[in-house]
Amino acid sequence: MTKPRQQDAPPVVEHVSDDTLRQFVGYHVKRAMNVIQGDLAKTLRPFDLRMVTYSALVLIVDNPGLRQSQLATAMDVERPNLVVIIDELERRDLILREKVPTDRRAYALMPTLAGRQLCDKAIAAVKAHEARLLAGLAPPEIKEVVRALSQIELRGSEE
Amino acid sequence: MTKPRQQDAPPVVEHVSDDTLRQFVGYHVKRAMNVIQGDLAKTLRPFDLRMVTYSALVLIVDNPGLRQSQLATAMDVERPNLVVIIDELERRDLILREKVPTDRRAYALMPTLAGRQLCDKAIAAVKAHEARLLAGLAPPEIKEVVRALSQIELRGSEE
DNA sequence: TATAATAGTTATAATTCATAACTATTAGAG
DNA sequence: CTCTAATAGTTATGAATTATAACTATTATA
Repeated sequence: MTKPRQQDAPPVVEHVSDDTLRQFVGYHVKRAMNVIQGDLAKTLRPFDLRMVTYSALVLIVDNPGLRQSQLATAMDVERPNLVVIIDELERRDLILREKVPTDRRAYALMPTLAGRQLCDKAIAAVKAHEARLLAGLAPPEIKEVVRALSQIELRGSEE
Repeated sequence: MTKPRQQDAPPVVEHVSDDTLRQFVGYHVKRAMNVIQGDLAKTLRPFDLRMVTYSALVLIVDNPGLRQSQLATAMDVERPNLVVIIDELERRDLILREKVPTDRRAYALMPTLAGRQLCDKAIAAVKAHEARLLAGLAPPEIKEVVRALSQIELRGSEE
C-alpha cells in the first residue's frame, strides 16, 4: 500500500524532489551558474558593467589591439551582437576603436587608461566576491573542479 | 623594450589570451555550461524537448500532483513564464492539469503515461550524452565536482 | 464578514540571442 | 593585373528568453 490518499484526489506534494535531475552533473553546473551569475551581476552593478561588457573589457585590456571578430570568437558571441557591446564601452571611453593602417576594414580594440583602471577595480571586486562563494572549498578541491570543467569544455570543442 | 611594432601601428594579436578570466572558477563554469547546454539541446531535439520543458517534465514525473507555483520555485522560473511551458506539455498530452478538489484555485500537475514514457527515454539519452562529456573523468573526481558545485549553490541561497 | 493573501493567468516590456543582407576592403585565382 | 571570392564591421530585424504589472477566482485570516 502506498501513501494514503483521500478518495480520488491527487497527492499533495509537501517537498519537491529533484533527485533525478541531481544525478546529472549538468544540473549542478546550471544551478551553480545561476548563483554565480546573480552574484556577478550584483558585484558589477556599481561599475555599471554587465557580464558581457566586463569580459569584453578584460579581454581587450589583456589583448590590446585585437579585432572585433577575434573578440567575438573568444566570447562566443555573434559579431553583430558584439557591436553594441563595443559601442557601449567606447561611448564610456573605456576602450577605443583604433584604425589599422594595414587593413582598413578592421579596428584594433585598445583600452584607455580609464578602461584599464575600471578593469582592475572590477577584477578585484569579482575576485573578492568569488572568494566568498568558494569559502569552504580548499584550494586543491578548486583546482580539481577547474580541471574537470576544462575537460568538459574541451569535449565540447572537439565535436 | 617590448614587442617590436612597426611605426605607430597597434599590436597584432595572434592568439587571444583569456588567462585573467581563467583565474575565475565562474568563467570555467560558464564555459562548461555553454558546452553542456549545447549538447543537451542537441540530445533533446529528437524528443521535441527543450531544457525547460525537459526539466519540468522530469520534475512532474517525480513529483506527481505538485502545483505550478511549486514547480516554478523549483525551476527558478517566474510563474507567468511557467504557464506557457505547462501549456506546451499539456497540449502534447505529456502531462495534465488536474483539478484539486480541496483548492479550486490550484492545479495538480500529473504526468500521463506518454509523459512518463517520453521522460524515461529522454533521461536515458541525456545520461548517455553526459557520459560522453564526462569521459576522462573518474567517478571520484565527478563526485568532488558535484560536491563543490553544491557548495556554491548553497552559498547563493543563504544570501 | 471584511481584508489580505494565494494560484493561475494575461498582457506586455526588456533583454538576450540569432540571421540575413549590406558596405568597404583585402586576398587569391586565373 | 584584373576579376571574383572572402573578410571586417555594420545595420536591420526577428526569435527566444526573462521579468513585471495587473487581473480573476478562490482561500485564509483578522
